[in-house]
Amino acid sequence: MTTPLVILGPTASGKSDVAMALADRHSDIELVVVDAMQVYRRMDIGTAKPTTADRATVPHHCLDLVDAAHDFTVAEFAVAAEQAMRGIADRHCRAMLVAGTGLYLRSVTDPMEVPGVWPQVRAELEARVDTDGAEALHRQLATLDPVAAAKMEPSNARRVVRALEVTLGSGRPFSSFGPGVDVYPPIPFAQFGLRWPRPLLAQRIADRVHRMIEAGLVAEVESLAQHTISRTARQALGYKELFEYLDGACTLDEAIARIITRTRQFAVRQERWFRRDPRIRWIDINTDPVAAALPVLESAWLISN
RNA sequence: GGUCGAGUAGCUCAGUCGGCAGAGCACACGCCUGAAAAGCGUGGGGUCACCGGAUCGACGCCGGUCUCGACCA
Repeated sequence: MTTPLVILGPTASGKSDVAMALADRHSDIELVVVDAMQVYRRMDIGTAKPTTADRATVPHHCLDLVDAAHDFTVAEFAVAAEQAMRGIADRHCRAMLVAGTGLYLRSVTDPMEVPGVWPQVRAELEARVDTDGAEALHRQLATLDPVAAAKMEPSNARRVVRALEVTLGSGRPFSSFGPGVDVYPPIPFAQFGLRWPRPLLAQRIADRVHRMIEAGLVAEVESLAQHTISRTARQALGYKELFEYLDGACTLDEAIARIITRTRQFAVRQERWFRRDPRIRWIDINTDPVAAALPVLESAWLISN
């Protein structure tokens, strides 16, 4: 019985470097990348996707799953990750998850009963948001599923619409689908988080964004813009802002500054998501992620084997 | 040197007739079940450039000083 390792942390925390360093020492390690944007093909530089060299050395799963025209979702990710994990087990290898997207990780570590989709119901609800406002939908939800309604802000149109979509579409209250993401039962995964002082991480983010620009991110976005890009893919950090630049809405410098700010805010949001999970062991880093994390992961690796 | 304009939150700026100091962004904190690199909520921040004056009361009015900008010389 083996316990998969999970290495998680905010963007630019050095997860990939640490994972590669560990995988270099253990030939039976295969990586499962848990990242909502690296699933898109042709979005490489901006998503900091592992290099082809790294991918040739160590198997990486759950990268390049779909075209950027596709609207990808958690449910699809859960299936893909499960498939990848099964394949790894069949090869008698061991999975190591590298995770930046908290919800996607939960779909693997804490299998969720994710309700389906009812596009026609959703379309009607979204139209009603425009006419009646999200609060009106929230009042309706409160009568149909008081538990779910109590857990969300009336102004949060996206969540209210989704809860109503599921409740009306499935005939079951939204809240009846599993306990939610705020419970943390024991799971057969050993999770390790990389934690940086915020100012240092902010500097790493700024440096990395500048390196992405130098590496040709603008050209990548430009060529991406030649084709259809899904709603989900087009909101990726670095892409959204450069689409605006290419549309003439701002200067390149303004777009770059915006990318840095939004990436920093994203990193904080990742921290806030992960730090609620009491099952994560934190590794504090000030300079070198590999030097700080490798010893911890090595011992965890031995114990779990 | 002269004229005019500007100086208010970390940044960009509102502030009506003199009556408890505002917004957006940033930042901090929280939430999150088929968009999650998305979405939503909460709130901490001020010597209103400085000195003086009139007034019950000044960010605002009067006098002066400083800084920045434009124009004139």
